[in-house]
Amino acid sequence: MRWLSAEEQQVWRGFMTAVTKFTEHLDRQLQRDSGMPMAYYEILVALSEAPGRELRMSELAAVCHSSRSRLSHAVARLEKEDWVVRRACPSDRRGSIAALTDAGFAVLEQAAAGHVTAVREHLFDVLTPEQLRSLAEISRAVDAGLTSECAKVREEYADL
Amino acid sequence: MRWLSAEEQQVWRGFMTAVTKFTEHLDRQLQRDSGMPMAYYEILVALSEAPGRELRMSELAAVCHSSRSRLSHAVARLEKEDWVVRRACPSDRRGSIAALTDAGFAVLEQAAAGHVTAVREHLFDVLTPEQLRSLAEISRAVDAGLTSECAKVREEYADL
DNA sequence: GCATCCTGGTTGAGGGTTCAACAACGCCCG
DNA sequence: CGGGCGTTGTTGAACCCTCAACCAGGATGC
Repeated sequence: MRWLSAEEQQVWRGFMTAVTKFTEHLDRQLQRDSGMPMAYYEILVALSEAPGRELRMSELAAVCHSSRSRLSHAVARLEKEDWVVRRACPSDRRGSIAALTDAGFAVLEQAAAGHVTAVREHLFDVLTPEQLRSLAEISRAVDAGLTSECAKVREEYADL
Repeated sequence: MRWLSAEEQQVWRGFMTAVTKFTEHLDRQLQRDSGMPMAYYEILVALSEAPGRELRMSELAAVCHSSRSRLSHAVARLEKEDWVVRRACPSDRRGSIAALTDAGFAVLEQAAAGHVTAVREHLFDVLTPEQLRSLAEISRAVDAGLTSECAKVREEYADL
């Protein structure tokens, strides 16, 4: 097996510390200012952008890159806050539809302000346009690598 | 307040999905193959690289970018597995020193193989040398932005 | 000496995530 | 129709993290 060279280690560790510090900062900011973690914020965003401000649980999970279980727990919590309501799906009696309430939309608008400011301040404002283009490409490449990997895993399981 | 433009949103979302998918993949790989989350793996790495394979809790927390509380819980768990032992600090009777055991070192060596392979496969192998240089710069810039931000927060608190 | 404050570390409660198990429903085919 | 099979969504237990509270020990000033 091939280990990482000294330079590779440096890149790797620098990348990981930057990413963890960045996401922790955003998470803390949202938690402090709006009382929700980033995962919940993203659920509200996804709902707010959906037609009718509502989505099937499974579609919501796909949009948020979340597991069904996680989403189920999360929506239960969001429902307690009256930011989301669940209703039955008319076309499929297994289904459940999560809908954003007006209160949920209001809290989202309020939370978005601080969140976007933080993102701008710590990402867009510290990078040059050239670096942003580069970051977009890098993200695409990493994402593509992981997606093909998932396909590989599926293949392996298919063999069993 | 300034919102994100369409291109900015695209970069932002692409970046976040790539990062979360990437870290979740690594975390799952470690959990599956070695029974520990990435945070615990990094604790073992830090100890293995320290002189005498041991560190004061506070130094360990600094190296791992971890809170003292989190580290305390984590080391308690690692101690139950006999991968780490805690002993008193001779020079400061408040202190506690975490030391890597031979069993801990062995499990680390075993875990490192799969982890490094995953990192290489999904990061270094999907990026060009040029992109890696760029990623290193971007990481530095973001990290610097967050560090100065922490300084600003400290200032604010100092004002109170 | 001792009152005060700061630092190092632990603890417990509360909340979020994961994983495996499960119930309920749709789909398909004999 | 009715028995498998895959899908949708929920649940509970176990685990990890965060936050605030706390204890014990150093450091400082009088």
